[in-house]
Amino acid sequence: MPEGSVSPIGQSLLFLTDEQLRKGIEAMFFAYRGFTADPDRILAEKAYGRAHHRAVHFIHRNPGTTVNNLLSILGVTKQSLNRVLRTLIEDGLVASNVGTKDKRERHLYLTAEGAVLERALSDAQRDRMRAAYRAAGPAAVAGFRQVLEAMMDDETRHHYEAMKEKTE
Amino acid sequence: MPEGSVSPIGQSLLFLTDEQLRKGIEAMFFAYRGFTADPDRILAEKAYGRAHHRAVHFIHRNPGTTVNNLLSILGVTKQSLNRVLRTLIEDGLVASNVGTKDKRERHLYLTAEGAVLERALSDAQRDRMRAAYRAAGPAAVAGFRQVLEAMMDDETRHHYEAMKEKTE
DNA sequence: TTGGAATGTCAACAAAGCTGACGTATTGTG
DNA sequence: CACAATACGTCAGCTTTGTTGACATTCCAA
Repeated sequence: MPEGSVSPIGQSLLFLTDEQLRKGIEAMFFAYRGFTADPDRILAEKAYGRAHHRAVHFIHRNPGTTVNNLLSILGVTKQSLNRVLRTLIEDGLVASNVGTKDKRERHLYLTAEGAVLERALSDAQRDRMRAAYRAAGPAAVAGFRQVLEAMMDDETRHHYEAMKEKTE
Repeated sequence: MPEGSVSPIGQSLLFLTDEQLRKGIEAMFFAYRGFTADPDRILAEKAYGRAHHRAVHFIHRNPGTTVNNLLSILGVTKQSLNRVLRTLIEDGLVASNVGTKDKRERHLYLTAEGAVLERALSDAQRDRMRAAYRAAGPAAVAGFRQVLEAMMDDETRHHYEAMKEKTE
């Protein structure tokens, strides 16, 4: 394509140049560091890791979820999740109740203590998110969400949409 | 605050509710999976990991960078980076040249072979980004970038801005 | 010139992902 | 009922990628 040529639709496609895309990629990489930084500090104090945070977050969002369901949301193997879950249960942050209808299933809930940790983590993460939202404004936030949703895998988006509707 | 009340500025602050923030947090989490999925597939074939991708990406962007500089961009310890760098150098993807002015420094460059891998990885990642950008449109993309930049740590944003300007 | 700061390397360890194999309880089906 | 399938847990072992600690080399400034 000759230098300076424009697309059929005109200058509006300039946002799809490799340069623009590269900036988006780097923004995503650097922003994710900020995104996890504050919870990570809290977790480090308590000898937990990001994996614990994710488990606690999604159990909070889906009280009574089964292990299998949590697995598919998190996209990890049961062995990997089990290691994390075991410590959370041992430490009394998560309750694992045998299902009444199907006794093979375990239903997961946060204990009061677990809810305290969840709150601390999500407060920290929300504070930064709120600052970023406020700085960028409502229109930017709408765009932010649109691009992120378009970036997800189909299966992942399915999980996202399912949880999104839970409180709407 | 009584139910149904609106903020002093009016309904425009509804985008700062905990619910909205939670959705943004989950969108960020799920989108990041998509963001890394395609390069990860390529890396798995070649027995490399995400850390190799990051190193190759930023060496490509900053040819001749020192190990120390790369360290601060990536935000990891030098020992961690060194392991990754060693395999890349052994495999002939990265050249490490002793500095002429300061012989303690190593200046890093991609070899031709390294550039091939970099291209494959960034093509894969850009393809998804392009699709997301196209689906969301230019206004959304502007908002996306604004929010991400506001989310970064100050020091991180400094690195981001420095690289952003490199080709503008 | 010599001691401290800076740069980079080696060693050992931890978190958290993975595969594979297996046990157990429970459910559903031919 | 017998048996296959499902849900969950666990053991063992491996990989990637982060960490600290110790150390060699090089540079610079007192």
